[in-house]
Amino acid sequence: MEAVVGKIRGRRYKATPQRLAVLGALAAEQHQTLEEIRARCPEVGLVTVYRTLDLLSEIGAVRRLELGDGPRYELAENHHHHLVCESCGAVSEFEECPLDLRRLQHVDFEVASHSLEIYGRWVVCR
Amino acid sequence: MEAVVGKIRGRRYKATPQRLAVLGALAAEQHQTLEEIRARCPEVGLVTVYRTLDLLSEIGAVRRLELGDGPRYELAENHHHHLVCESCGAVSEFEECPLDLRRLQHVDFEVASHSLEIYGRWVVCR
DNA sequence: TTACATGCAAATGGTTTGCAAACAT
DNA sequence: ATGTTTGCAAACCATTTGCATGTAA
Repeated sequence: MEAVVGKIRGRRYKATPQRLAVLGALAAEQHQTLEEIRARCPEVGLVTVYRTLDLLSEIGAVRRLELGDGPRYELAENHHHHLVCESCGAVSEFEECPLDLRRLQHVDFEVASHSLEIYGRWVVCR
Repeated sequence: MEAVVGKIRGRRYKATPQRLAVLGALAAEQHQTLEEIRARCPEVGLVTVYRTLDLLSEIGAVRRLELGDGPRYELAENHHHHLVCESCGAVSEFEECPLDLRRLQHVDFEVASHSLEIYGRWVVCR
């Protein structure tokens, strides 16, 4: 949070109340939809939420996700991936990255990042 | 291709010229945008292309991808993942799935599928 | 023959833009 | 003081829907 504010100021962007409010909303929960974010800072105009999410993405503080239903956003704090239940729609994170990076060697390509989504269902959901 | 036509008929859907044309377009290249697909079967109406892609997705013959720029579509023939160059935008596939599935054990969740996208850049691109 | 499929035009809905007013520094 | 940010209304544009016509089986 404070680190993000520092990043904003470092880029000569202003840490306005609206931006802080959006940040606070993002901090409340990961992988939220735009509506969920808005509900957490209803005083911020819709357009400003969009622009703030753009700005935060641009400085690398926010990740935009595509998990099957529209876009979701989350603070890019720690590297993690998502588990999506196709039955109840719940999304959860898991930290343990099951990627075997040794198999990711491509001589001509330098890997910057990756995203992994796992779809399936909770056994209690069926 | 023929397998897909069989799947269509099996579901009591009709194998119309338009659907076959969209299928042909999809067969020409993987991970195409809607515009690329359309360009390959300009005789098919836009709405029909959309509806056909929906239908093919529903029967599991087509995968819809999100690789950073709008949606892309491809025949769901073989399991593979995508390498996206953030410099030139080129997308390529790789078959070797670098997932260590043993680390994917989640007692309460049964994995149905997964998607993995790798972002970076070709060394020749920078 | 008949239910399904197509295609046009119109509606929709999420996102972006223009612009004047408000504000941080 | 000045360039940035905000927010409304309007524009945009990809996608979806209504409906009359056409067609695969």
